[in-house]
Amino acid sequence: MVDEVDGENVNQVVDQGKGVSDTPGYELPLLLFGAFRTLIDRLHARLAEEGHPDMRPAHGFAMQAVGAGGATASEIGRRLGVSKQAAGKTVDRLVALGYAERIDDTHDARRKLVRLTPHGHDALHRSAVVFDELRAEWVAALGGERVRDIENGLREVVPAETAFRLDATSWLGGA
Amino acid sequence: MVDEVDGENVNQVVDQGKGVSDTPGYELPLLLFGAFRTLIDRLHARLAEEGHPDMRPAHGFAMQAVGAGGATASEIGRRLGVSKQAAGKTVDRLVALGYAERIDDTHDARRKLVRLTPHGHDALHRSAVVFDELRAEWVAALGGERVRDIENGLREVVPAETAFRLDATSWLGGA
DNA sequence: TAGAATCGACAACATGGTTGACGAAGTCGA
DNA sequence: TCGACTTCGTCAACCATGTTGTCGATTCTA
Repeated sequence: MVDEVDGENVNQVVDQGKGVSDTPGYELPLLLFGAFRTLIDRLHARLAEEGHPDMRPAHGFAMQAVGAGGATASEIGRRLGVSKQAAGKTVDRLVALGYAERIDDTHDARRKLVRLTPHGHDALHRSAVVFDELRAEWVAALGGERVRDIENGLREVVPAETAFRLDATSWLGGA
Repeated sequence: MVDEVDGENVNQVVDQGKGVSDTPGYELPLLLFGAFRTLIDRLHARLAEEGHPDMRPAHGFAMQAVGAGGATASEIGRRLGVSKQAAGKTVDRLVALGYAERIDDTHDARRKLVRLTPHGHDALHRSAVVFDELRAEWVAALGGERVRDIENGLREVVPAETAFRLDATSWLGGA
């Protein structure tokens, strides 16, 4: 419980030789993004080997938004934090790639249910397996405790609703 | 040095109640991205308050690629990991926003040096300050030691040349 | 039953990428 | 010195993803 007394807190940057000075703040986002990016790159390298060469990060997020039970384009848009029009276009691409299909809703003629195809389910399942394997590599490199420390630290610092928001792709490019 | 003997290594997932089982691997990328995203969102909220309302994450990366001494569009493209044409378009936008300017090279008539304007330097300087402040907030929340542990852990797990690559923006959307 | 809300689609546009091609300019070897 | 590369910036066409606004069809609801 005693962890605020290690003599080098908040902004007591001493600036006497780099050994004492804190890590510059800009490294944190670069390390976080680099780690994220490495995981995603390796995931897609693996997926490409296993029958999903055309899958992109955006597709994974979109398929997660479709979910096991399917969803409408509007609902997918809400989950991804984009407009229903943008979601509709993304679904177009998923359909073109064979990851999803549209089915008329018999109860509501306005709606079209988007469902994952077996190919889509396969991609999602393989992704989960690969992510577990990648985490196991981290554990092999850092030890289980340090990986858990990283996860727990990040959980404390990122708002829960932010961590699991699916609108990952949209946000970098645009507004 | 003894950190591989804590009884729960690599894939000894026991699957007897979730307390013992490891965190699912897919959480790691979500936490990393959530943390990155939170930092970047907060940076740009601050920058918007301080005279840079139109600055986007992509602009920050591009300006970093321009650097203090300036660079040509081709060089910027190399640093960002995109084509020189894409870099040229990005520079167009930086120029339009007043963050950069193009200057003819007197020694090589093919080249046009891209340099940051004072407005651009201001944005970069403010970004560095804000990132330091955001890191200080993490230190206040987690303690200096845990933040350093996260940074060091990530450094071990992400290849050094990946962490500081500047082609962050390009990568999510496209191939 | 009339008005409001929702659904999917279309159109027009911005942004940020890609390739391919091109002329102008610099480099270098025979 | 001259010809063959190479490099630089730019243009054009295209793709992928977003945005707003509009629309007809349908469903919900007061």
